[in-house]
Amino acid sequence: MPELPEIESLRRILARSVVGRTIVSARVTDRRLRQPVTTRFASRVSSHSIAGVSRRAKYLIIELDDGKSEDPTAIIMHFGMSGSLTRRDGKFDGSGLDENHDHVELDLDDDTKLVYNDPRRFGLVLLTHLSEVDSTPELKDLGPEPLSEDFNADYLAKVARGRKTAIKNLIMDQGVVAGIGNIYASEVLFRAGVQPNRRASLVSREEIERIVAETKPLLLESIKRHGTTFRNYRDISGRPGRYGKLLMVYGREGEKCLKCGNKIRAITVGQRSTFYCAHCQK
DNA sequence: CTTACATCCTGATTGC
DNA sequence: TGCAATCAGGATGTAA
Repeated sequence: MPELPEIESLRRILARSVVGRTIVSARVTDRRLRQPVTTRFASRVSSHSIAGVSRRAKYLIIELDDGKSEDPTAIIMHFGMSGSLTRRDGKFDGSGLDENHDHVELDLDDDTKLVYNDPRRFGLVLLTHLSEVDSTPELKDLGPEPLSEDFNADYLAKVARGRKTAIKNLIMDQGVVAGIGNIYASEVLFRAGVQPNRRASLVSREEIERIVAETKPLLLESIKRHGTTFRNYRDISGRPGRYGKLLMVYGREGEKCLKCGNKIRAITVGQRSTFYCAHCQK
């Protein structure tokens, strides 16, 4: 399930490996995603070079340049929970990806291609103009980036005020803070020592401060290791991320808490599986 | 405005 | 062992 760290590490790899390359041709092999890929996709990206790669929340943005437009095209990708983007050449071994679920291919001028694959089709591949990226319906209501200064204790305390929902739901709400998904929500609350199902309005100022303070290093450490692979996430070369070994609670139901030795519990919060240690988290 | 919950999808896992 | 049922979950839409 690609969350912010997975997308950010993908972005970094792309920024140094495909910026400057030209898309010589493109193809949509299966347009069925959360919303259908536009029929004009291939013609709108072909003969454009890749000018930059950016990220907003869990969205990857590939900025194009056709050498003449003032406001060139941008490709916006979201990976749902099973999407991936891999770079393939003659030697690519598939790394567990089922090519049946390839949706979009971008042929580059070095005889490699970028392939968007998404078995469960919760993902999204959109085209827009660069100037309109932030105002697309998908991006316009996103909250602050968790790694930015805008995500701070004053802000989180303000949005938590009066909210009955569980604190975990609040930090997974993309309109509150953008990019934290189910895995990192459990992890950050473990680090902060806050039980996930606590009502947001009743989380103390100190606890809010810990949540904010723990979010940043958690995400940065995961980015450093190319993210988490739980089930089937792959990085651009088809390799699993390496943060999974460092997860303290996610997916560890019944195992010993790495801090205190008590059993990790699994509960459902907001219809999502949620893991925590009842001894370490109050 | 807020909250709760169904919905989309298919591979992996669980249960009998 | 084999097959059917269930689970996983990001974002959205609808209802209360």
